Amino acid sequence: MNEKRNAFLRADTPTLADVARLANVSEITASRVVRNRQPIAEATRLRVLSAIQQLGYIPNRAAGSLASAGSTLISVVLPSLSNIVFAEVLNGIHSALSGTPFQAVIGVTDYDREAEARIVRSFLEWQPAAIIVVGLHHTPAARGYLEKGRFRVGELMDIDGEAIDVAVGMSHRQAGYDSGRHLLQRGYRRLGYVGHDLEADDRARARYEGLCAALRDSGLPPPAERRFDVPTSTTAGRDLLALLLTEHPGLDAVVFSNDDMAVGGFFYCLEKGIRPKEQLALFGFSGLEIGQALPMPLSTVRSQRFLAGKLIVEKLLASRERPAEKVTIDIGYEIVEGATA
Amino acid sequence: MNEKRNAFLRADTPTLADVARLANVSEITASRVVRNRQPIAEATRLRVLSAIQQLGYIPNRAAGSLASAGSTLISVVLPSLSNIVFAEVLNGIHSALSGTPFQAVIGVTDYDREAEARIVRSFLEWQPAAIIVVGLHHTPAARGYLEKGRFRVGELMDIDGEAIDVAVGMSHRQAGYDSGRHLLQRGYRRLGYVGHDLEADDRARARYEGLCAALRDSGLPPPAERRFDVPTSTTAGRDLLALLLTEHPGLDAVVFSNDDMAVGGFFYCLEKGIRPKEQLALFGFSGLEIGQALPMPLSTVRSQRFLAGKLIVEKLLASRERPAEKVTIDIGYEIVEGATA
DNA sequence: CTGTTAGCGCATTCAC
DNA sequence: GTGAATGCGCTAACAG
Repeated sequence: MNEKRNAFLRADTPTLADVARLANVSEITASRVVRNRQPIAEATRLRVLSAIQQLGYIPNRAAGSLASAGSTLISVVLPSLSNIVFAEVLNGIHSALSGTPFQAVIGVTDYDREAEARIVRSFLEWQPAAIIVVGLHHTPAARGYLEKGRFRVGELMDIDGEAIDVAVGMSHRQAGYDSGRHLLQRGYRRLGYVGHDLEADDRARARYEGLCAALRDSGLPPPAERRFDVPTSTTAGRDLLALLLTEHPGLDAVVFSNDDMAVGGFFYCLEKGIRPKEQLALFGFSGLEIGQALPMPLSTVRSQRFLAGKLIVEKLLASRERPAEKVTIDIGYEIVEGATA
Repeated sequence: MNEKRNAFLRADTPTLADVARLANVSEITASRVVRNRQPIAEATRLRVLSAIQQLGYIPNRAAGSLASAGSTLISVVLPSLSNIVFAEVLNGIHSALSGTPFQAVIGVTDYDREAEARIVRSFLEWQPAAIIVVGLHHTPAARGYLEKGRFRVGELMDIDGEAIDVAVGMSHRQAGYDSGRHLLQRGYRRLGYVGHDLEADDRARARYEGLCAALRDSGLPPPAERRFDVPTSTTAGRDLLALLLTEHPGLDAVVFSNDDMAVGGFFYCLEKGIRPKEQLALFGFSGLEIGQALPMPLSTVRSQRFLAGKLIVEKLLASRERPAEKVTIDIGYEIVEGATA
């Protein structure tokens, strides 16, 4: 099929040259057909297509990337895959990618900035069309890579900071503040906080700080709190609420670092016969389906993970070059009244 | 930096040639250092490393792939990212990948076999080191691609069928059967079934069939059922259980297509004051954290998603070539007694 | 509308 | 332990 090729090295897959030969055109013409590039006469297009079909030709992207100095890969760097929130983001990203020639390569940092930097660097090796990261805070090295490359950069979830290229998200500090206001307006005064590892999770920390600010602005002290350096989970929420209530029996409302944790808290209340809202208000963050499916819908903040992922991809794919102006899109959030606060 | 290069086309990123020049070695020597290939004198190694450092050299994987006819990409094709189960699989895959030079490219089929075939084909364009798919059933085209390529193939979650290269999973039919046995042994006789779209989800269908077989073997009719062509969700579980109980008030146990649905069923019981197990047994599948965190731990089947993902990657990376024998690894499952059945 | 020329950046092979 | 020659498969740029 391609006699010049080193038969020991390669599998005998047809190349563009084979297609071109069979269709009686030059390689570049075949290449244009493969990539849908104008102008091509309909007749030759069909001839090439038929040759592709006959040979079962599959383009070699490595060669294409090398020749054109770019790829159709989109690198996505996420803090975690255990947290369903990022699975939803990824889902949004995929929905925007489907039907395009672009494909997502995934990396997971486990909330470690140094790991993020390493992963970004290794993704650069593929000359991606875009890199999507979570948050606006990166190591200097990572920021350096992201700033100077010839690819688009998307920063997700957060807008409290300066974007490199495009940022899509919401203000977590403001959401935390509004959560506090929500509770204060409803008369709750003795607030508690149950959280997971805030060192690692910037956005959870920003919400916590916003909450404290709301209390401060009403002349109240920071919430009684119980945190633990564990990943977020329902079980953690349940167990930490138990601890918190033992230590601070007089609380009338508890804010959780997110809905996973809050659902755990709800289960704890069920077990102990504590009536949510009436005896103890529960407040989450995310607006997960599970929280809204509880017998009492969880009071929470609805963030838009799927939309954020989808939107950022659409923005990034709109142009290959970075636009002159950095763009920050606030997709906002919504306080969900629910039945638990 | 590299004067021969077409400055209009390329960003001015250093290449291996630049590194070699600066370190006063040939390209191939520099290449050996980059790839940690023996033999290299320690002194030259350090010189090259320092040049890499100085220039901020980042290898071009497209060029490497092209020259070596292979890549360090692992393609992962999943039915869905909305279902947390696949996020967990992906998590397992990533945990096995971390620390290796391999990276995962993700595709999502939405449970559509034709989509799976298209995605597999497009992943072939990257000459991946391995392709991981879910299940053993594919379109003839997809199976053709997978069978004949020069890459490893992993099939996840299912072992009821013939593997192409390596399969890691469990028998869903057997799990369904055992679920039925569990309920029958505990005296339940009037069984119902609440499920999501079984046309799309082979494994859920296999479990359903296993359940029917268990009933049949005990001389009982198939379960009263309520299915709906929706993706799996807590809300769906709750609403479908409501419908099922309206139509079949006399049921004493309900099997759900998975834990998401079963948790919804549990919530429904809470709302209506139905006592799980005592008045109505609830049985799920997966062993999700949320089910075990309920005030009454859900009776279910624990499958090992994380482990499956991790294990299949380890098996696939063990050798670049497909072994002579196809391998099927049964990672089994565990009936979780729980408190709801 | 189509083809020619000339690499893209790296790894293989084999010689030294 | 190191290097020279060669080509992987494809596409940009222009000419025709």
